[in-house]
Amino acid sequence: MVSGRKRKFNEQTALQAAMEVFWSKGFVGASLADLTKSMNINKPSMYSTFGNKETLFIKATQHYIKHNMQAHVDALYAADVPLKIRLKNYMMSIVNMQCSTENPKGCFLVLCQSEVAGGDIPDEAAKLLTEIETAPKTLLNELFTTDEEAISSGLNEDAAENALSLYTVLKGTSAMARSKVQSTDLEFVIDTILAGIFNVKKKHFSAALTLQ
Amino acid sequence: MVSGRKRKFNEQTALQAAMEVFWSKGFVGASLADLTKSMNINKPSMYSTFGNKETLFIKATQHYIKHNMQAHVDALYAADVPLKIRLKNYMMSIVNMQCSTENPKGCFLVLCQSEVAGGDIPDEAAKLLTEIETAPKTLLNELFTTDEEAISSGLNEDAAENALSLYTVLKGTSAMARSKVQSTDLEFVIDTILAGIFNVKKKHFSAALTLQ
DNA sequence: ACTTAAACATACCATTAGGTACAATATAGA
DNA sequence: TCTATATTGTACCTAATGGTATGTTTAAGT
Repeated sequence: MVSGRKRKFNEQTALQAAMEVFWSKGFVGASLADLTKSMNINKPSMYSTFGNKETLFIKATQHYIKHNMQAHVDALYAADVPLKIRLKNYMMSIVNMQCSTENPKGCFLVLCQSEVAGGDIPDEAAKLLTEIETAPKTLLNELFTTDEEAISSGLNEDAAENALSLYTVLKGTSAMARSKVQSTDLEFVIDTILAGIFNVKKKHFSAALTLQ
Repeated sequence: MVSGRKRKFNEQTALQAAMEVFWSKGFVGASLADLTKSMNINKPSMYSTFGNKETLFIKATQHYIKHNMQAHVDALYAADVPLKIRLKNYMMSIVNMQCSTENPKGCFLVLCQSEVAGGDIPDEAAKLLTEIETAPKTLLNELFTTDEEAISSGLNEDAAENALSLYTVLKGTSAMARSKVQSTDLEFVIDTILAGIFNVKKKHFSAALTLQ
């Protein structure tokens, strides 16, 4: 081991604290004072350990994905569970996290992704946030194109569009959760979009003729 | 008329410009330098005309509602148009605005409401943003409980929940629009949630038994 | 015990934040 | 034309922003 004074704080604990600040305030809204106070360290410690605000944010984002997003995916590939139930479990797992009192309301990613368009997120961080957008789409698209039950239900026909529909609802529930809507209320929303997804025949219709 | 030097700028034009900055960057992310630059006036003019950043924001929010939200509502009460088509027209009218290149992407309100939970929005502005949340819920709930076709379709049974479902999707499309998803892609999402809404029987199901 | 290196706390830096004081300028009415 | 009043531009204020320099403290290896 290299010599030198020992670190007083745990890096993962501090990163977790930083993540929660970004989760609550976004990248722009989170100041270094907010961050270091929650992390319970001072600025030089933060800079020597995490680089700067942007690299701290990138690490916090990766931490979020690993510890707060990854687990939900398991529900999609549970054995011997009907597809619709797997989808519901997946979505409610996310919704429950969005509504939990254990962490800031809503989704870290949805909040920060909405800041990208404002132009105040540094390049590398913005790039990461943009890349992450593809993950849920790809995941659900894969499921709809390869899952036996999805194919027999015809969900593979519009796999990408169905994936986008579920992802869109999850972004909506994130916003709702931030406004303190309960997960029990949002469960109805999940049921409704799933009913729409599986209701293949009734799905397409045009309203164009009635638009003046 | 009272004497004094004449104002060089148009108040509504300046307010419109301020609104677009808040729409793009949110309340916290929009600096006075950003605002006054877009408004094409200097700070004393802004303060004497609009008060301060908070009151400017409140006026910009009211301006947004009046000029960018009000119009969509008409589609809900169009005569001789089936309910499902009216709902689709209403939602696509909003989605088209969210995706338009004429203004910042997404919804002004969704963006700023998501900042409230961060605690950096002044009281009066936060109160306004919170109050506005009830409007779409109330509007759609009213429709579902009073519209003849809604009642005969059984949508009145879960009026509030159905309203929440549509509102949630619109918050989701706002986030998607900000990430540059096209309105043609989001039209499928709207079709899907409407198919789910009108698919009353298939809507309720529980996945609780399968959750470990 | 002594050296070396890492982490610490404090104080500081330049810039930007929201907000104003003040003098110069333009206008309407007497 | 003179006066009263409103708007303008510039310069400025204090506090907070992201980020560092510096000296002190702590520990490992010799």
